[in-house]
Amino acid sequence: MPDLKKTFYVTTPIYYVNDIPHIGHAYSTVGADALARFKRMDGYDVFFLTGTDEHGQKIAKTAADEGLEPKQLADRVVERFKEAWAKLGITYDRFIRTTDEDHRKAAQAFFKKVMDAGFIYKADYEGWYCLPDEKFLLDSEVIDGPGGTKTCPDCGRKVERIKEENYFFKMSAFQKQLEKHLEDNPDFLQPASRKNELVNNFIKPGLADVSITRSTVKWGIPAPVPESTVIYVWFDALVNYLTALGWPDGENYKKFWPADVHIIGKDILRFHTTIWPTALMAAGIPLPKKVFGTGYINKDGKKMSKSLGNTVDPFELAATYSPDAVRYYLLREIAFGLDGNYTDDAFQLRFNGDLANDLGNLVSRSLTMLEKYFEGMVPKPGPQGELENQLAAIAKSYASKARTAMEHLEFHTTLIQAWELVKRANKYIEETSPWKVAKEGYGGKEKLATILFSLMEALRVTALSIAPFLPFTASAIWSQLGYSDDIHSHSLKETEEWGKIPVGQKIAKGQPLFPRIEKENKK
RNA sequence: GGCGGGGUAGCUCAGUUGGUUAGAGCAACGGUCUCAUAAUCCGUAGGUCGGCGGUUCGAAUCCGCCCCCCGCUACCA
Repeated sequence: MPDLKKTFYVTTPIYYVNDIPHIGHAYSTVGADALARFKRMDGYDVFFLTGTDEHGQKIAKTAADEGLEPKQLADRVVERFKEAWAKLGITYDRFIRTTDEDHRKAAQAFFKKVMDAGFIYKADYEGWYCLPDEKFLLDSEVIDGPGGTKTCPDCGRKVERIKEENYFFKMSAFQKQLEKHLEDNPDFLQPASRKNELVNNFIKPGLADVSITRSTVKWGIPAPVPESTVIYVWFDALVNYLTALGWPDGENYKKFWPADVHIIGKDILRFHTTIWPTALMAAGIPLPKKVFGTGYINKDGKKMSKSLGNTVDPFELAATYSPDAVRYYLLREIAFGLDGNYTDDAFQLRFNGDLANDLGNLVSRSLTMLEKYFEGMVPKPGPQGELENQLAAIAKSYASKARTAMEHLEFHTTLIQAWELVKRANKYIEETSPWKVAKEGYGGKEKLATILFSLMEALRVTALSIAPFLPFTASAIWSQLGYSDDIHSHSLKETEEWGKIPVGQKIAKGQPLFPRIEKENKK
């Protein structure tokens, strides 16, 4: 029987193994994970792909510098990525490596398919070449030397003008088609502000054909041509999105392609909105629905760099505080798609304000009262009053608002929506003052039961709401509420079903979820 | 240089197709409660909406000029 469940395919960039995982990688990956988790909870069959890009001259050189084979270097760095993602609770379905056997086959098949379609031709590639470094340089990279010569930006030595016979992809043939696609699909490229950059700088001036083989590079996938040459890394790397689904005839390919969204960094937006769509057109494969470019994260307003020594290690932060604190900061503080900023102060403010004071303390005070007044058993509530109705209304309105925001990958907006209930619940406690009800007895035990039941409901809905973003915290709240199953197998719909927590369920208060960061502990 | 984005309270930002005294969160200040992680909750203060000029009954919102910041500018990934 065909599976009628809606599907959702989300990808991260495949990260270049020249560098170990840093906050930029964490940012796009955490975003993709939150989206994947959200869609799963909203009833979609999700395929979430991440992985590494391992070919190219740079890797070969880095490996050689360390006395390693390229694959050895990659193996080592890949472990770092896998550990990092495990720490942050990333729920990918596959971790693809461009050195994987099925990817080698897919990349070659893709190349062949485009060639058979008549969009690959042989021609001379001419450019600057640095002999000692064995690398091609762009016109914009070479530096003017004495006497009209050009020199290498890395080693400072003289570069030469050389020609190499390469295979070219006839990207120019798809200019009109690409323009039309961008026009007909305004959501294809997001954020929209980047669209003008692309159209004005690349498409309007005319798409140039791009050379897609490298005979000087050895570390890569052999091109399916008579000559000994490897596929240019981009024409190799992008295909990973297909490989992972078993293209051309895997079940997952039929099920999940075209991708719903490629989440990438803004630095590679260009490749994803020129080479990738046109190559797919050439191969006769449907285009992904959306390409979303994220921004960079700065530290104290300045670009992070190792030489400046101002990098932020998200995995260290996760170890010091909690993985969810890092996820929360990345998703809440920074509007996905814009450049963001990290400061220790902002991190602490988010942590203490939103996580400790608002959320953690709400859980703490609510569960304490339930233990105190009802021996930790969820009581049978009395009739709902106006205040309870207001609380329930906010809870019920979350799902649809969240869906809208998540369509545009507005994680920070979604989290603000989830916090509406947290804030309202804290206020509800002040308004109803359950400790007074308990002490002075007005309204009776039934009134107290209504209040505590409502609070448990607010916590239940909150746990479900934050589950895609703060998965560890959601699980913790869930089990403290007395549930023994996995919250992550529950659905978004349940946030709309007020009154669902079982009467009589025994809660189990735990340690504070987010112990406040005190000033003196501030790093 | 070309193209694009932006300059709104101390900070980070919202402000729909121009319309009543320009909003939120945080920070600051004052107060309240005691269930709670000295948390919560209530209140106060704070802005010539980059500058100048124009259109309009009326502009943060439209037009022009100027100042400042930022992004992109093709085959390194």
